Amino acid sequence: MVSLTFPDGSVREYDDGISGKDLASSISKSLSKKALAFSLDGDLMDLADPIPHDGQVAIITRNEPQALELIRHDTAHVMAQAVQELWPDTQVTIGPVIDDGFFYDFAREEPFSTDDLETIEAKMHEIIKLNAPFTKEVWSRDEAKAYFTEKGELFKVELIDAIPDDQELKIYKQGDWLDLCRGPHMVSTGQIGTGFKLLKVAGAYWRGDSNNPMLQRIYGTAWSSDKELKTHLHNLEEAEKRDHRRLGREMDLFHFQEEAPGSVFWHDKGWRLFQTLIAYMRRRQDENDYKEVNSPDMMDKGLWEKSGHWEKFGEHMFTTQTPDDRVYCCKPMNCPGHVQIFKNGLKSYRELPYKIAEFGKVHRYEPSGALHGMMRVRHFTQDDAHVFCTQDQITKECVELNQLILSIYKDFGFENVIIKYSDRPEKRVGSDEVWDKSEAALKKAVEAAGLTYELNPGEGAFYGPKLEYVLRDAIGRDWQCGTVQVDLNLPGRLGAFFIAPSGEKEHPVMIHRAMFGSLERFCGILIEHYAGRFPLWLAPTQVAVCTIVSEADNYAQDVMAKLRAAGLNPILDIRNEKINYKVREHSHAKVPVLFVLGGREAENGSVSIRRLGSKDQTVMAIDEAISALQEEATPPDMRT
RNA sequence: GCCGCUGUAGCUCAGUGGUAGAGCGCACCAUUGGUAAUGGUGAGGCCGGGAGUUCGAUUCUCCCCAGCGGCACCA
Repeated sequence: MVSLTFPDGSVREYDDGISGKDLASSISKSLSKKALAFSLDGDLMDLADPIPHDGQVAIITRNEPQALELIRHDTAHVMAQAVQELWPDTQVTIGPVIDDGFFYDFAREEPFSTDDLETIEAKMHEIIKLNAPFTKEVWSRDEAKAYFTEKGELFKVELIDAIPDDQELKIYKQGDWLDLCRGPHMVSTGQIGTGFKLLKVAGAYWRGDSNNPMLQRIYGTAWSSDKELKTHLHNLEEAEKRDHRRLGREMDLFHFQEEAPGSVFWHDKGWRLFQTLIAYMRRRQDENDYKEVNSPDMMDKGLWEKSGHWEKFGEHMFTTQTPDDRVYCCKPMNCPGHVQIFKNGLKSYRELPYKIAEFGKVHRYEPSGALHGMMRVRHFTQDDAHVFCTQDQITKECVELNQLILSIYKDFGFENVIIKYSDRPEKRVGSDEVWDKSEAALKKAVEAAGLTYELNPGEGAFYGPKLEYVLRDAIGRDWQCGTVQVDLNLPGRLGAFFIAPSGEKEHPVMIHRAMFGSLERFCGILIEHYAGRFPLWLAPTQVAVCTIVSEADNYAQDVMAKLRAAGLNPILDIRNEKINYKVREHSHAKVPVLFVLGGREAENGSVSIRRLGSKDQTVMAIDEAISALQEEATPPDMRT
């Protein structure tokens, strides 16, 4: 007998060997019709599978969240079948479920075109209509290998070889087509429905390794209903509207051009936002005892060889040869420069922790295919800092840093922050003893701060383990921004030391940290997070002063002067245009506040205020309006 | 870097083997209008760069550059 606990908490006994299907039928006929699969202790299983042991059981219908996983997986299989029916010479490889959908990688001489997607979709609808049942078989290794070898499915053969010996080889059939698959699947292809769409074709390396051949990947999205599909496609369109590259152009913040791939041309408005961020960060750093410094943009290659950067990243550095035949490297990081500043003048243990910060512009020759708007550029500004301290101080410093970082993110409306801990990578400098020490110290700091974190094995920097701070934005996308890295290697390599209480020389520990990460990227993230509608303190243009009639022009000039005197950034619009036109234009430009001035306002010293995104108008005395805005435009860290 | 797609006016996009068009924007003129487009006139282009095929290329072919979507990479 098996004892099964249902979602409502009830417990019932069943005969051994009862399948999910039998279970569903025993509950109700309609449930058994709607059932796609079942779950045991949270794990999905084929409806036809016998229930192997006691546990929490649930019948999965298409209304359960878990159904999406099944629908997407099955859609991927049907897509693979469709592709092979259309182009029999195509090899199938893998086709997993991903966020919002699935993909399947194919090996084929000729790549798919976007037109092919429609053809494939049509074929998929045919296959789904046939409503062939998914059936599972367990094959022997030899049988499977012989079958796929004979079919010319060499990638599948490679997959079979990679499956551990103690694991069963499962084959799922749908009609005449079959695939090696770990399952589970729904009952039949008809259960997929019509809520899917193929989205794009792309290249992808076999097994994610750039040494391997490139396969053709087709991405699709799948949902349990047409309505959900429609909503998803609509969300994609909305996300496109917040794209920082688009908004950057529309709002006249910055541009890119061919002559400087991966480099930002900042326009005045964008630069104002950038400077607002720096001013904010400078205040936060000042109050946390950082000293701001500035190190050279170019330094002799020899220094980069000593630091280890040349060996690890030389191919990704910009270099320049001068007439005197010296080779200089544009700095890809600020740390070696900061070490020189630390080294200049003998340091005592009494000076530690020695905290220096720089808004340094770094240069990295990123691979062309990696460039992406401001999110991945070749020249960017880091809010970089280095804390030189003793090993005993690591924990305290990391705990403080953590508090600072989280409080900064909060000021930008990011409450949802994930922390990842990355330990030693394969390519690294320093002995294992040093790594043991620095990993233990950083881990202790996270634990002391009471943080929950995810483990990211092997993803640390080449000189030390790191914490990464990942923000979740307004539409649920994750962005890795801040980082804290404990480094027991570089100070030694670059000959930095301090005089310990004993009078002996000791190498300090270096904590590398960035909070925004890249200022350029952070601007891009903010643009997308706020969809261009910045809070007043960040908005490059805060108020547009618009006149209705030219009689109000002089008054508008007075209003402008008052706004400027209050530290706000207004623009004046006294053009010979109708007020409708001006409102429309400034709304498109996402100016947060409009002051509309006509004869009435000029006469009694008031302004008619319209906020971005609202049709309401509020009439207020000018001084009252300005002091309210002044209050609102105060950066969050300066509010009382 | 790899696979695929794209590149025409400031922006969004039509178009053709015989050196180009729309809307918006811009300039000028008229209009002084109360909260998301007032009307008229006009200027604006080496059709991403280079080579080839051709009597002739923005259009066809090849190479390069850049952008876009992925993959790989990300100190």
